[in-house]
Amino acid sequence: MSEPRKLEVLRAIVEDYVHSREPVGSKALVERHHLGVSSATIRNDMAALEDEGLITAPHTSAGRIPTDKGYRLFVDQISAVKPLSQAERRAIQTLLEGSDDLDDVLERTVRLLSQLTNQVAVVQYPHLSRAMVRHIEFVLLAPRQVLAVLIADTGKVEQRVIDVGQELSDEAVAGLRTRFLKSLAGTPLSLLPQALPAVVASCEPARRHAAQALARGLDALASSTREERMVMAGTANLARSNVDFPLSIGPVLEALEEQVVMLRLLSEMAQDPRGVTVSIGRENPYDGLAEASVVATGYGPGSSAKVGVLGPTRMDYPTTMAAVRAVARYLSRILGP
Amino acid sequence: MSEPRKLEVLRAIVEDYVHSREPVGSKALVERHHLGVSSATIRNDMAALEDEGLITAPHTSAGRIPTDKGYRLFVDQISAVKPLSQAERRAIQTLLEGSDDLDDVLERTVRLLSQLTNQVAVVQYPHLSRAMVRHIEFVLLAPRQVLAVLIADTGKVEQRVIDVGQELSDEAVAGLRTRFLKSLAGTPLSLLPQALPAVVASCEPARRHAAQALARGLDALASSTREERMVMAGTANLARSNVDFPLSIGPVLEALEEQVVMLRLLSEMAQDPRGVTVSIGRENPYDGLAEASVVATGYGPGSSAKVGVLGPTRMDYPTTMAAVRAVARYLSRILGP
DNA sequence: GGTTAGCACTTAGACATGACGAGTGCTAAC
DNA sequence: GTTAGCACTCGTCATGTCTAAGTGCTAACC
Repeated sequence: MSEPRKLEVLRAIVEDYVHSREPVGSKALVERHHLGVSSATIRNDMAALEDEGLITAPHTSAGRIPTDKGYRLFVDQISAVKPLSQAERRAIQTLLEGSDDLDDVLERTVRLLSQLTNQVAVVQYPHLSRAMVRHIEFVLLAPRQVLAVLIADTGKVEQRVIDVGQELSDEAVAGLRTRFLKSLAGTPLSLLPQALPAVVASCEPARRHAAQALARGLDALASSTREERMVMAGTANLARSNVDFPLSIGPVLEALEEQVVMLRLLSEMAQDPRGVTVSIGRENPYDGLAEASVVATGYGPGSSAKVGVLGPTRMDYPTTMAAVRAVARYLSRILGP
Repeated sequence: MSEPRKLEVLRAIVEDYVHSREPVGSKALVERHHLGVSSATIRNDMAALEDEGLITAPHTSAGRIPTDKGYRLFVDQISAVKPLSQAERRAIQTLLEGSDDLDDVLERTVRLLSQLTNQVAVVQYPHLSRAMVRHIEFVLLAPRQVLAVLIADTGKVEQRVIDVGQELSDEAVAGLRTRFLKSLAGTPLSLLPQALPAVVASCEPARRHAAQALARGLDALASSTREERMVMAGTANLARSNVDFPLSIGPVLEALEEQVVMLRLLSEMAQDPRGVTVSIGRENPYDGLAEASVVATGYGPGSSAKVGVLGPTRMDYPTTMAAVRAVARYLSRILGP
């Protein structure tokens, strides 16, 4: 019983099952693939594969389907990432160009990726732990209300209305703005909490109170920027692959809506900086996703933010991985170095 | 055959069916409700109701279920909006207080409403057609790049990076800012396109080109603010009421994701400024929602923005309507007059 | 040892059958 | 206008049978 052929059989089973959604038997296998041996031999191989926990039979007289472990081996060792078609590449290029608003880019990205893969696409906002303060703006809205705007060098903008607790003139606000800006420009957002007290201390005592309020506001802005968010698209694709989620797609929808779950999952995946990572079925740390797989990779500076796809374990991994990788590359390119 | 009793029968059918999800027969009806007549009489009434197209029988020997038209009559004439429980009211109050960031308020609102009703909740961003320019800020990011920030009096902030096509100094940007701000503060966003050319014309010729670029940018910002958006939550609830969408929840998810569809639907509903409007089944202008109902109402200034709930036609209308109305009221109160 | 052919065995799924019950519509009486 | 009674219609469920698919095993083969 040759080891290489056994792997070949596993590959064939995964491909056929992904294609047909039906358990695949030994006879069908020798017909569709030219393996050069008889179905009886394949049966022996399959029995061995089953012993190793790579495939399983839903019932006695059915064909086999891959287990999570089988998919894992398939993904790790067997599948070659298929290159995208010319048309697909052009679609990516066309769709993602011509916009430099971050929200817009991410929005387009998920739509595109979900259409490309026919699954749910997810993209995480680039997290700004390494981002720096590019600009700070204070705008006097009312005598006691100041709008604080914090702009990071990634293009991300956060704003909030702050009640400063004392009446300020336009000039006072402009003065505070200059002081904050001078001290903080270029500061990494992650260091803002440490940097702020010094700025407050440097302000004239008469404005100390307002400065304090503003500092608190900026801190909150920076942390709400650190607090990660994501965009997704293609949830309707889940319904189509209804059959692939025997129980219900409910738990999956819940996981998607509880962004925290997805974000944790994404960040736990993909230590590998260049490759595409796959999390299969019960490998997922969340029960609701026990029948789902996530294909993700990093993008942007340091590949720290993630973009990915979620679908049933019975998924066309090679194609999906190719799409995710391609989209991540274009995304990185657009967002710049 | 008394007309009032017929309506009473319809009401009973709707309530029982919503409760049990099963066609309700004449006998069960007289047992559960004390109607004071025999089942045979009810049968006559039911036959009449069926003739009028208000109820229908899935098959010969089954009970009746309400049609869209039946639900419509029920909602219009028969159902009394149930008041919310004390606990529910407190939940609304607790959850919606303590935040003045618009995004955050809306986010909490949809979550709350979806939990309250066990359905999908949707809230539209207050549209700003009546909103006015409160502040304009230009920030020089690079010699040719200016970040334009447009702040409306509703608290909504939009920003974009604009390539001005010529190098500008900090002073030049400040000058432009002052000029734009002086001319435009208080201008309704909807009138911005008409107001901008005059501002550009008033600028020094040397900066005319940059002013033009900035004007185009502001126009785009204003229109992207006009372009309406929405937030939703509770899509997982759709999966639970799987049974209620015989075909698939796919089309419904698509409609929800295609925000344009939902936004059009919401804005077409609810002319009635104070009441809660309901759109039932095929009344919806979108085929994918043929088996869904939407309960919505306006909130905020002029009740122009909408908040609502989407669920199966077989929905507990009185309770849902009460929840939507209550949430809209609290929302209006929080967002101020 | 690995491969093959053949065969008994298992099982899901499709199909037919019949009993049962729920519910209706109709008629005749009140 | 209301009611009782009854024949009739269907969906559902339980039961039984048959078929096709696919396996595991054994014995022969190279």
